[in-house]
Amino acid sequence: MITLQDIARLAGVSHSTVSRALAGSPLINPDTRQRIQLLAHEAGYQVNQVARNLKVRSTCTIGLVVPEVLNPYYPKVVQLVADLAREAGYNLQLQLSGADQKAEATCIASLREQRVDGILLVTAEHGLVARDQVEALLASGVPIVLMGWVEDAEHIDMVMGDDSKGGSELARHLIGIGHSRIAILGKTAHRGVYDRLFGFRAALEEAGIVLSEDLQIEATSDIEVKRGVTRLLALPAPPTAIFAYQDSLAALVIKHLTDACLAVPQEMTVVGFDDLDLAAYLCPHLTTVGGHIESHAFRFVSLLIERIRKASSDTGPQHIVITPRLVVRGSCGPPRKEETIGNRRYHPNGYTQCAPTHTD
Amino acid sequence: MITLQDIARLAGVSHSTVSRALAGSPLINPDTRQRIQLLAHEAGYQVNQVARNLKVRSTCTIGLVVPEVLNPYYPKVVQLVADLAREAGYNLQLQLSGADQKAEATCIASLREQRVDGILLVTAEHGLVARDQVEALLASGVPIVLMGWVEDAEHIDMVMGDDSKGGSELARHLIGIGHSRIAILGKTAHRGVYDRLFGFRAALEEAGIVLSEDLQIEATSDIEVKRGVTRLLALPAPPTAIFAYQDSLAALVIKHLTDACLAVPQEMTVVGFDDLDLAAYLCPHLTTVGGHIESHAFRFVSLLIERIRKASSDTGPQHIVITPRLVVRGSCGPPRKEETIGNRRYHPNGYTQCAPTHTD
DNA sequence: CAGGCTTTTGCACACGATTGCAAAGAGTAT
DNA sequence: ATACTCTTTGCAATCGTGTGCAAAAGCCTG
Repeated sequence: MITLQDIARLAGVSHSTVSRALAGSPLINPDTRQRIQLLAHEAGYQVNQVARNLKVRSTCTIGLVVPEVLNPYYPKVVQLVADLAREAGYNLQLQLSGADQKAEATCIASLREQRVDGILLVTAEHGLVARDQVEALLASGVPIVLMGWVEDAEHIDMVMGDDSKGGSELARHLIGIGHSRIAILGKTAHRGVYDRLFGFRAALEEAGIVLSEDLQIEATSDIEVKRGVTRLLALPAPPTAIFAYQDSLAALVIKHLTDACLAVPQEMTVVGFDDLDLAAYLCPHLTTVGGHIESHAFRFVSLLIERIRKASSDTGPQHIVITPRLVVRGSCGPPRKEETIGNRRYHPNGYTQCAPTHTD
Repeated sequence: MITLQDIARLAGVSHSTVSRALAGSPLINPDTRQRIQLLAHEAGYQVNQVARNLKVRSTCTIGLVVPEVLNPYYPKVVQLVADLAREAGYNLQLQLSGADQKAEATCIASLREQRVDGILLVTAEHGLVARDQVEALLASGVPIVLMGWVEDAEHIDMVMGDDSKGGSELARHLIGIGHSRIAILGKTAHRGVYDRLFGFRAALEEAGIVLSEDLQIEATSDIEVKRGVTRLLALPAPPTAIFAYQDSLAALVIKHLTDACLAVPQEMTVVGFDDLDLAAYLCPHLTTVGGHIESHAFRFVSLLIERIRKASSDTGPQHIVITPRLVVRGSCGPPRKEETIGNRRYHPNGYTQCAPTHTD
């Protein structure tokens, strides 16, 4: 690799002169500056950012920690963050925490070792675990912004959705069209009063609807969702609506319902949460709550960059709350007549009466 | 930020001793080593990788360039690569080239400046444009591996699918169940003899089927797909099958067909390419060609790491070809009776007879 | 106790860039 | 010719680590 020294020798000047010339410093004679720039270009010189970063004590890199990238919610965030970061002149170091508590800590530690200028942390479903790491980060003055609610983190910058509100809107919509036996399905999360489940449950209670244990399914993988759906359908009194509290799970729910020959929404209403692009691909199109991912990402990045730029700014921690909106599409309708399920079409012991459409 | 020096002062030794102690060097007295390690841990010391990288002339980072991350094909690659890289002890620097020729060059240049140990480049649809950058990279000895076929790049390491074979299998399947008026839809690509389109077309020709201009639609965005589908349906002799040569596009095709009240596969067969998870969510489940993304990613990363480890290995450039397989699911069936479209149900002037299922 | 060997530590330089400061060179007024 | 200013360049220190080599310290043997 070719260095400043090499160019200096080529040009017959000192390396400091080359450095200044390439940086466009006005201290250098315009003629020599041009000559050096040309020379460097011809020689294919590329600055060694590692050395530069060491000297200037900044890497122009932000670290992005995301649980995974298969759930289509996260790629959307990654794409937006990447675009915004690039626009602002920052590189992106991506870390996938795998929703694992231990791994999250490792990710943050690694980013810290790399001396990234700031960290964007998208919290996994279960909330932030790597608290020690985050505190250490704050103590050493590295800006960090969280996306998603985390308990007991009032002193940390945060961008979150008022999912509670979205959840209750969704519930009220379902109640409004006549549902009262509603199941919920997803991975349990404890994100306090800002959680989508919190709002959903609250709205149900408000309407005097009790949510029995039977109707609460924990599931994250394809197979778990399948089991969950099967269990729901096998109940003496199956639900008339299912709230899968992530669009990606709702997609799976619809898939398994269809495989079981239940018509959505005629025989079962399904709603999701997030308003991914996916929601519009689905058949039927999914009723969901839009999280305004774009605004989330925008505030997320701008807040961090603002913190990086003037690290001394002692405006207290910011908590930015973004209100989502209900998006009503075709996947929900009035509850079916009581006898439809179980007697006429559904066979809990196997999908035999009406073969599923896939063959693999 | 706390440095080796600081720890050295704390421990009353020189910074070299601390460096060695933390690295677990056998040169250091076990007692002092432990004492120093404890001290460093307590003080919250974290090595400055920037300085370390400069000294050891390696960053333990690989750069991953991907066009975007919204098309669900790429996140899958990103996830796999990230996991494999982490396992091998490498960090990941993600760059989104945006399928833009200029941007791709910038990405590579940036990665080079950062002195990543190697680069994984997933070529955009149109093939590699930043040839200069890649050549420069090779010249300076930085390993690079391409994913996806690129013309005139025989001297570069490459992992690709034998998409041609997959394409022809797909075509033969369609022909086998009776289709002869088949449309193709996607973004034009010129990836030579390894392209899925190449194989598809070849198989058609072999069967004596001509692919008229009308039946070739160029489309990448939702709206373009919609227009394309509309145009196909409005033809005097509409196709009986559509080959959307990316699953993500096939998803859109199905969506717009459904909105237009055409039943898949009864009235229109749709097939895709890639076998994304998405393909199984769709209704009906999508017949497609599986690209074995996992094996792609695995070979992709291992080849690069192998190159990094023994940079001197002068085994010539490797071209790894992975054969995809046909995955038959519910989205294809025999061609419909001729009069079905246009007369009975389809209304090219608006989706009025049968309202689409979404309301936004 | 001298001399040799082994273990343990420190000195000093290198990695490749940035930058304050001094110095050299050029031009000008006194 | 001197002194002074202004422009242009080079010297040298610095960022935080890693590491070859020398030196110190400890141990053993004769």
